[in-house]
Amino acid sequence: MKTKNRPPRRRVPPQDTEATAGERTPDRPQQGSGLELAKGLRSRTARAQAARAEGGRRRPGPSGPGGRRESSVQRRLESNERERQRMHKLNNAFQALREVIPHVRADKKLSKIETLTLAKNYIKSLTSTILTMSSGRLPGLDGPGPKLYQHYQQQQAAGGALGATEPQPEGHLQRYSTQIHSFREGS
DNA sequence: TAGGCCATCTGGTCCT
DNA sequence: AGGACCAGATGGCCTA
Repeated sequence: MKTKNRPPRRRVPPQDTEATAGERTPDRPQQGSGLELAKGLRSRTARAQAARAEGGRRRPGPSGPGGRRESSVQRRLESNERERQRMHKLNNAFQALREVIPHVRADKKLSKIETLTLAKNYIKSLTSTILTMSSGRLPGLDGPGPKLYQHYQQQQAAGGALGATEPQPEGHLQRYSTQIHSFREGS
């Protein structure tokens, strides 16, 4: 990433001059999609689509006082569209990740933070499983075991990839198992 | 109704 | 220079 060495951001109050541009905003999956919802204004994205179809939200006149120049407005709209597409790609990646993480209550969508947390612990549980199996079958010989174990030990020594206090390898499966239940059953 | 979650807009910063 | 990335702000939807 490139957040390294970046100075703190200056808080910028939101402007009232935004124009909701673009035209492809997929609806949230759990809310349905398509013209029916758009007509009923059941979701924000559907309403945004409808608003854009009707000319978009209020935007500053290009020659009015305080208004932006046409080229500046156009650049902002294009930037907004790129940002939407970028976020859609990110959300697609989240969805792909959700689909490969086993969890209970598959009828309810995992939130992003739940997805990331479960994925992290799922990976760790798989890692410790592999370590257990490979160390038993390939003691000291070639194969994935020794290298994987070395890498794992380095990660542990470094405090974990994300820097938090981590449980021991044998605890990962237990933690993962506990978490998938607490996410969906309890809290 | 409050709180969680999310989509979107926006401007600053970094990278190519 | 332009695009990608990032994070704050805003407001809507949903659920307990």
